[in-house]
Amino acid sequence: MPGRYKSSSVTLKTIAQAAGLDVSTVSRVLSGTPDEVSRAASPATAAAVRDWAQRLGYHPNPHAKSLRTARSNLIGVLVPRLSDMVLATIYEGVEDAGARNGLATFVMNTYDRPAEQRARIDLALSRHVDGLILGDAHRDAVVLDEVAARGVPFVLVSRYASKYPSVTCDDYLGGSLVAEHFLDLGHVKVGVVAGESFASTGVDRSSGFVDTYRKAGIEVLTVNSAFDARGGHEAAEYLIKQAPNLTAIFAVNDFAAIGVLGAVRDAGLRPGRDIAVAGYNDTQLAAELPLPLTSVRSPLHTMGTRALELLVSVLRGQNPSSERLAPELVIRESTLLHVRNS
Amino acid sequence: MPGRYKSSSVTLKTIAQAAGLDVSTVSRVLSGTPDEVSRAASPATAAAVRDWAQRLGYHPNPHAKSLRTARSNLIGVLVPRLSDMVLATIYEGVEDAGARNGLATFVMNTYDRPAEQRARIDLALSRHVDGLILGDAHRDAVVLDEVAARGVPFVLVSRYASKYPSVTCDDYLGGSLVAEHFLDLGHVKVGVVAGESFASTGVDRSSGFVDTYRKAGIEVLTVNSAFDARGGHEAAEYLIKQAPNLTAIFAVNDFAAIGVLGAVRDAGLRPGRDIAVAGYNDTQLAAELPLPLTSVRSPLHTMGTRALELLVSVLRGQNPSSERLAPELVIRESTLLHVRNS
DNA sequence: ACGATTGTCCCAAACGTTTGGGTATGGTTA
DNA sequence: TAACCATACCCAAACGTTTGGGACAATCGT
Repeated sequence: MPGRYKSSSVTLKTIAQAAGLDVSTVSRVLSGTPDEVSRAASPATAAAVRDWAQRLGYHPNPHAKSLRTARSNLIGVLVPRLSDMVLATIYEGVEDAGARNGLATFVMNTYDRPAEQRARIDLALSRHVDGLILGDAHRDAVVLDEVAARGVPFVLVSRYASKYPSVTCDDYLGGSLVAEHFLDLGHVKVGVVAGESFASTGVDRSSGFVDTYRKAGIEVLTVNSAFDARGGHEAAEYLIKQAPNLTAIFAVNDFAAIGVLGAVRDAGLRPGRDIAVAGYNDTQLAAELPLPLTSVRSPLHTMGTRALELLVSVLRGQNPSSERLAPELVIRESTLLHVRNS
Repeated sequence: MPGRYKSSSVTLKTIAQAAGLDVSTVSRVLSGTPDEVSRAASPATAAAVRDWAQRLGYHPNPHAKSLRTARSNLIGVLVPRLSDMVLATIYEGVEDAGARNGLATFVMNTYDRPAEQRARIDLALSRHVDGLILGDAHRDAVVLDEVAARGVPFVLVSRYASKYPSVTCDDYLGGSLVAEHFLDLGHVKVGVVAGESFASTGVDRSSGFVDTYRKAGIEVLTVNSAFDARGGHEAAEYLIKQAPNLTAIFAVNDFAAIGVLGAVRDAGLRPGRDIAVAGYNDTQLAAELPLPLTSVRSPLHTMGTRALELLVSVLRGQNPSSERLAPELVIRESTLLHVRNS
């Protein structure tokens, strides 16, 4: 009865009966390699089968398929927080690439808490994922070592750790780009809002920055922080109290940078004018802020897609090489007003 | 061989053999109702089974279970964009509640494009989801009507449409709260950045606002926009050009509001001081902006959890009633400076 | 002391696939 | 014309569950 297909209860058997064939033949036609199908049925029969499948609206039952083949075509993704736009954008990339590769994906938050990481990994494994993409790796790779010991295929994204395959941005370079920019502008009293010490992103961005300044013979004030606006706010408050003569602050994350802007203003200083501010990731927001924010653009979406593809190659058994994508400095007013002014 | 469990190939049969029982008994003990288990095995046997399951690290194979029961315990979630923090936060709520209810969830972007919506819904159905949560409903419920016609259980979240079950924020009320606030402050020349006309959120927020002003005998300038910073920026540019004497703008979304702040500044005006600005959703960012943003707090996470729970009740066959959660106005400097100044 | 009841468990079919084997039929080859 | 070989199929088992229906004791009521 065409025109009324509820929950797609048309199976191989339905088609087999319609076409007067065996389910095995139908199966081979519908999901075999070109080679298999030619061995399984005559061209005419194959066409008929495909026609029936089309007409009946056949969709293979993924559970039956997974049960039989012991492959779920399912990938679990762990992130610190999905409501962090950075991770959400990366996940969009993962999801996109997954769809293109016939892999379903799902995300879970771990809030950067090892206990949650373990719990979520167990959950993913109980769903029989084929592999994991971890966006929440800590530098001490203890949870990762556990996963690896269990033989679960996985790749890292955004952050790297130990020598596990990863797709990251060249954060060290990104940090040094900001430092060079600041040096060009003549800033000698500068601070870094360095993010969390367990994340390679924050660490690399800040050490790229610090090292570059050090090469110029200048020491930099550094303070760790959460990766969000509040974290940036608090960190900047601290920096300004420690060194009231600061003229520039690099926050390793756009949201932290926004917090920095707030703290600067709260200190009675003019963001951008009295204290230059730069962020990282070049979020949508950066360009649209009342004070457009200088930021390092990192290819978030691409990182996601490349991570998925890297995982695919791991699943194929190829031994994978980590990838480090290039960042790009985007200069905006938040670091330009000071110069004009001095 | 304990200590070496790779991909959890311990099945009911493994346990049955270990305990010297039949798989059916083990199954009933492990996943029957208390009633069933007591009918299936003696307390001692049941304990032994559970003990073996524990010791062997048994995890039921979800594919086998789904195949057998024709229920996947899988929920598909559609959102316009996951990198929109608002939707990401709602999804976090969905995911949380899903985990609590033994339901797996996954999200997909539709970019508010009907073609994508249909494609993603098909994709979800081909994964045999038990139900859908749609965060991207359009007011003309044409895609929704199609889904309903196919008999797929679904609920809406964030936006409502037609008379489909939904969990939303009382956006009309939210808009009117802002209007009352603006009226209190004495603003008579005001504009609204109204969001997309196909989304109930934008429409309700702006009409709540407009109606309240109209009751006070004041007409309001309104312009539609995208829900992001750039959209807010462009819309505010337009408003300011149309009515240079504007003293307050309500943007139906925090990100749009940030764009508005930028546009105000670009127009050579002082945000907050020359033009008061209010947003919606009370995003993390709102409080931390250099100019803290007055915003309407909507219970995003809760909306997500309630939506999942509503879907659960739909799946149980109970006929569900939509839920409208209360918003709350959070007043900050972006609407306060003007007053002090006048 | 007999049938009825209960407690404890097992058997077997089914869900929709995939896949390693068949087995007819017809056409070539020697 | 017998042996052979493709071609075009089909059979049946298996993946790990769930679930309706037994089966076999021991216990009970009378």
